[in-house]
Amino acid sequence: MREGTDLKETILRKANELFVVQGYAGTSIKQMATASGCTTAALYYYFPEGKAQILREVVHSTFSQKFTTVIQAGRDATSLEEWVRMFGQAALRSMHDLQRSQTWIELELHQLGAVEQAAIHQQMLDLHRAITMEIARFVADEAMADQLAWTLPCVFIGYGQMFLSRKLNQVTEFDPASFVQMIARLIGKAAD
Amino acid sequence: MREGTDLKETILRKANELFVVQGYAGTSIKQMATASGCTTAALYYYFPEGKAQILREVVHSTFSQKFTTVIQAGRDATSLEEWVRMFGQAALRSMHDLQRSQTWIELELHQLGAVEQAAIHQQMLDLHRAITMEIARFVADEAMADQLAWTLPCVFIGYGQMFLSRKLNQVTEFDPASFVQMIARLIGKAAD
DNA sequence: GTCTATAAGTCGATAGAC
DNA sequence: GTCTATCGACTTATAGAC
Repeated sequence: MREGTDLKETILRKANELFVVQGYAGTSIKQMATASGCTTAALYYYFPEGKAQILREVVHSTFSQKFTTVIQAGRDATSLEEWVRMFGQAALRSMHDLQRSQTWIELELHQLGAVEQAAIHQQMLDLHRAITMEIARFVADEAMADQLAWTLPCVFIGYGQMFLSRKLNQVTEFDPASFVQMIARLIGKAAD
Repeated sequence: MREGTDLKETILRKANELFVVQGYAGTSIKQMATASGCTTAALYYYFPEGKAQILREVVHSTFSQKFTTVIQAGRDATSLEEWVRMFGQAALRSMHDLQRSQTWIELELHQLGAVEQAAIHQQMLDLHRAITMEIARFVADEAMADQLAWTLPCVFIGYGQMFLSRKLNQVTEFDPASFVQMIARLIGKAAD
């Protein structure tokens, strides 16, 4: 049950898995401990501030990942349409995990302190700035590039919410590839 | 405290308000009872199956509203761009409430039985069909109209998630009107 | 119909043994 | 570092009075 010496890492990983399925409020300390193969007391050894501290650390590690890799996906694109296609594919690929975590983070966001909320906002701003710089290669109009850089995350998060986490794909056909193709074509035209 | 004879209605309304803020798991029977001005026992009188039954009835009434009014917003549009603008404005207007309810429903969806999940999927399909019929007035290509009718809900749900429920507007400027304008222009061009 | 009172269990968290 | 054992508060749910 013990995985090396890093029980702490195990707890964070298992806690995230539980939050994704049940949310923060729906997950008990006991469940986290059991899933990690330890007791609640051991858990308090690593997280003296208890459940809230685990939430904070899980949120932080969740957001820190994924983003950078997704932004770089369109590095070699030679047109805006191609860049959006590459970005969208990467985004939806990693969204299969990320979307689910975003869903509960969304709901429990207000449970976090002002400091953590500001940190999450900052990460969104960083993402936006990175996207803006990327597509500025293809979009001369600065205001346009700025708005497009917000629009892209909106669009793919929306698809993720509708089709990945709500599992609409079980009852209709609109696969990720078609969606990305569609968005890339729409936005590609905007650059003309 | 008693509001007419329909304590049941009051309970459903107050329960929804609590779910929107705290989620299902984060809301106790006691809280619902207190907010409704009665005790938990009275609550069990109206909902013998307890908390789960309240969840089901709240979800049902939440989804049944809003949709129809939003679809009809673009009734008088004379171009696809104009229709999207009207639809988007109406969608984001009602999303200030709806988005918040969708957020927790998203997370607690798996707590519902297969029957309720199927009902929600059916409502999404109905919405899609209604949108398809509306924009078919401007889009000859049937497959294109079909895909656009899925894309629109995705796009506005995504904006709602990012800027309304996550309150990104506190740290950056991308107001609903600009977003709708942007999407309408992008999609309007697609019809050309 | 709505109450009080309470059963039976789970919650987050801690003390102290090893 | 991880355990057992336990605290007090709170949870869902029910029984029985009015």
